[in-house]
Amino acid sequence: MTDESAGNTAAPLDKSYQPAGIEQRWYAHWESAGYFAPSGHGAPFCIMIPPPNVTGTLHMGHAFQHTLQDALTRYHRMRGDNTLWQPGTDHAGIATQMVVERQLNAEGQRRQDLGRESFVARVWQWKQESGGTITRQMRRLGNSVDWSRDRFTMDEGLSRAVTEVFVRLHGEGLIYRGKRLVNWDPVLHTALSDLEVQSEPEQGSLWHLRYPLADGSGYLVVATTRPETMLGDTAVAVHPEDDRYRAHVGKQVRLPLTNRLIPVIADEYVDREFGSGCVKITPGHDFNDYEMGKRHQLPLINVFDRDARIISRPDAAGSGYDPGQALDEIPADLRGLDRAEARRRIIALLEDQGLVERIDPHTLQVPRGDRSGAVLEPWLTDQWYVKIAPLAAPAIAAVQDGRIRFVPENWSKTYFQWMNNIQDWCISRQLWWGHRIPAWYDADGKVYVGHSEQAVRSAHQLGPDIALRQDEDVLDTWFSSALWPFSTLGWPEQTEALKTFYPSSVLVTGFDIIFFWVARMIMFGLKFAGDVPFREVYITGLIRDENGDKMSKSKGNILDPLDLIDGIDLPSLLAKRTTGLMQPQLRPQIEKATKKQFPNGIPDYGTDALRFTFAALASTGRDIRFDLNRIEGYRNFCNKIWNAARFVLMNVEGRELARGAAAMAALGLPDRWILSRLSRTVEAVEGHFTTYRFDLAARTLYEFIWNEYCDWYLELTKPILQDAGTSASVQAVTRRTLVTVLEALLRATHPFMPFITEEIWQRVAPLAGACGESIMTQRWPDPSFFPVDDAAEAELGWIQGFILAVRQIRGEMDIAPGRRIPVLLQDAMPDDTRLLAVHDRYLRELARVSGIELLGAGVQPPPSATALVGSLRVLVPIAGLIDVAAERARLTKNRQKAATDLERVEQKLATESFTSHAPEAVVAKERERQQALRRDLSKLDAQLAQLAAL
RNA sequence: GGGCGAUUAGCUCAGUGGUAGAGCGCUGCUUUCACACAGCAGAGGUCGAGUGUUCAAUCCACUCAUCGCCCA
Repeated sequence: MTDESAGNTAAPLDKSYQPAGIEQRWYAHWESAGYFAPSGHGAPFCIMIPPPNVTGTLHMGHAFQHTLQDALTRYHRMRGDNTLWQPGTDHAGIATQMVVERQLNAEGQRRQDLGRESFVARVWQWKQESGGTITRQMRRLGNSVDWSRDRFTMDEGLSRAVTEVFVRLHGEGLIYRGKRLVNWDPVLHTALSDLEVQSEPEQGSLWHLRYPLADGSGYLVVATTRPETMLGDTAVAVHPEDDRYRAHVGKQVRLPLTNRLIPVIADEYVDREFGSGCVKITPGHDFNDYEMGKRHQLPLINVFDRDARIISRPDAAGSGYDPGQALDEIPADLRGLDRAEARRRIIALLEDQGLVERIDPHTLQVPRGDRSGAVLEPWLTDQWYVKIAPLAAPAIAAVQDGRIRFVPENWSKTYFQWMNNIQDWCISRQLWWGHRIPAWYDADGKVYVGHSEQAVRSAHQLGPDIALRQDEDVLDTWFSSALWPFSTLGWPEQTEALKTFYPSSVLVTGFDIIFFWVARMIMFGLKFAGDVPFREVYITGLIRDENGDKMSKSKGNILDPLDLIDGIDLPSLLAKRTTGLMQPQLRPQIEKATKKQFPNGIPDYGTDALRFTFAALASTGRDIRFDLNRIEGYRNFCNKIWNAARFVLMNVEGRELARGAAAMAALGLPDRWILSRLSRTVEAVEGHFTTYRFDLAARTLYEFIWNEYCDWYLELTKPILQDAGTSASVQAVTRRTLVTVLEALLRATHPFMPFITEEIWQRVAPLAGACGESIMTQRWPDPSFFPVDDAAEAELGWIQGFILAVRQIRGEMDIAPGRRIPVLLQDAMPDDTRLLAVHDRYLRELARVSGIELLGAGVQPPPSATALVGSLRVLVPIAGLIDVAAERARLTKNRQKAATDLERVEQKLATESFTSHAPEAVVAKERERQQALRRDLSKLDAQLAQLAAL
């Protein structure tokens, strides 16, 4: 594949860039050549990939983040760093278990039918089947991850790290088991951490219920949004300063339906404005009530089972209150009822007894599980917790003292805000898929924690006669993800990789997992790996659709990054967006919107165009609306590069090139100019990499390549290369520069667009005298290698000004671009005359001028259209070419602009406070501007007068 | 209620204490020999509103409005 050599008469390039075949070919080559592995020398640079869900697929957000990570990785690799981009996936406990359970359900089975062991085997099988999707997508995106180090959170090594951390934390008393109120998902039958709860306002009711006072003196009206939990009420609370209820505090009420006597208590927490100002307290089923219950030593009464049905037998979850008694107090016909049904029945029963005062409509925050969507039930269970405060303190300090830096800096505030109010972390999940908690119980329920049952037995002298039962629960997936930066490097072994690449350099991720993941990695990294897990955290924005909406399956607006790369026809896209919908009724509107937005499907833009789009859109601290127009523009940019390369190859391959120092000495003005611009471009891009301004880096490259190299430099070489009269040595120098600049800009662009740059580089490198097997392993261009040349930039600026002036006349007079026109010059300064003499041929060709005549002072020019280049007047004689009225309008417009500007400048200069306060340079600049504008104005006036005389 | 962000051309977005920018779209001319996925030219903006600081504010400070996100 890499057998091209200089002078090889390879087939000419296609007329337009066709990414399809090229990309996969190069990726396979890079991978098999081992280019993705760390080189083993240079300063370490490491990025830990945020592990995606192994059974999932990459969405646009992943593709975006991967693009940035790969650009950084390739850039640092080219800088000569010892570069590792660590890949891998996580096991996504709940999500994966749900997927496999759904498959089972479709077969008419439940996981309980299989049993734990078979079910877990089935999940592994599913992982084998679907786990390739992510890696396939990553390869298509061109990600230069070190596949030989690919890791999965359920791998043996990473699982060992999980156990090690659990055992150590437990040993230090930082992991404990406790009976607490948790967010219980009654559908998935597992506890969730606070972060997995999504609370949204929903329409409900506020029931005003009458609770009879025990002394028979009437009743209290309590307001509640959850009447079904009343069976577990253990108090009624009012505000201590509420005069309405002051007299009742300390009395008792008889809880309807149960006939239990419960106290009326006073607590500051009660909001007097809410409802009746009197609330029922259910410590077993409400987080606030739980806290209040603790303050007032109220009993906890649990009235729901794991399905959130009213208990029908004493519940194992227990509560400190005799569960048998709790059950006894529940009317028999309520037992076993689901929450919603229980609510209806309870209200009906209370209405029968005249105990419902009124029902008001009410909007309340309803907590739902972020995976199942089920309404969560605060439920009392035994769970494992990480005591977080001792871990949080050093993690806060690490960001405060700058050992970790957030980019953009603002996100550190979000981080601090959460870390300063952090709660203990519930890490146990009642699932089968995940790392099983390394805790064993004996017959008395005594718990032993250790690396294995064997270790536990020997540590505690438990003979084989003592039965041990392992905890049924698994750990939160994020527990293993929190170890990712060091578990992937071999921890707890002190491996070479760990010593070299920990701490990693930068983490690239979205703000949505700062709490889930970033904070926890920092805590665990500091605790177990002895240092921060990364130096910088680059937080990306969210990819939204073209309307600014979040992309989601249920909205039907997701895009598969591969469909932008390979293209997709409308029927396939419709099928993709509408199969497997949770809410099939959305199908018609999704189809309609999709047909409207993509009437012809999506064209194949190629990976490089997609990547460049992501980079160009990656301005900091801002969400991104993904607009197909942008990717189309960058697809065109690929084509532009491709064709520029074609031009260079057509003009250089098989021809003589200048070499060595002599070539540098013989550089012409356009050569000096483009090399100078290249130098500044490369330097600017370097700066943008260090500040993570991928948008500016992309724009800098785009502008250099399109607006300088293609629009000007290539055009400037045409008069030289295509004129047989030009000396062979000048042509050889020009060819040399064409190739040199192209080769360098390919390297500079490679981190963003790996494929097209490689494909072209293979053809160009031999001509440029570069050796090496791949652009991937080449060095990043050194800006100091290309001399910055202010004089050349100024001189070429004059040429551009001249050409633009003639083009402006041509454009506005609608003179065909191909038609050559004569030009007369007046008021030339010595510099103008000199430059004109030297650069005459560039002016003639690029401005499509038939002849340039210098008019002496005092010579009366024929009627002409006019433009100004500094003080030089550029005249295009009107005869037959130009519409006098149009020219008058054009000049009038220019004059108007000059007059307005002049007025503003003069007003400024007339202000004494300006001339005395502003820096001298600013004032001088304004004076210069004033003079130039005065000069322009008088020349325009003269020209207008001349036109008027016609 | 607390925090963060946004508001600049028709659209999507950069930007700087001293002349307002890009891409796309739009208008006109051109199939010219790398590229019509192109070239050339052009139109288009009181930089959300107000107050202050300053010689000078789109930029800094404060207030307000609208929109969005996070936390409680």
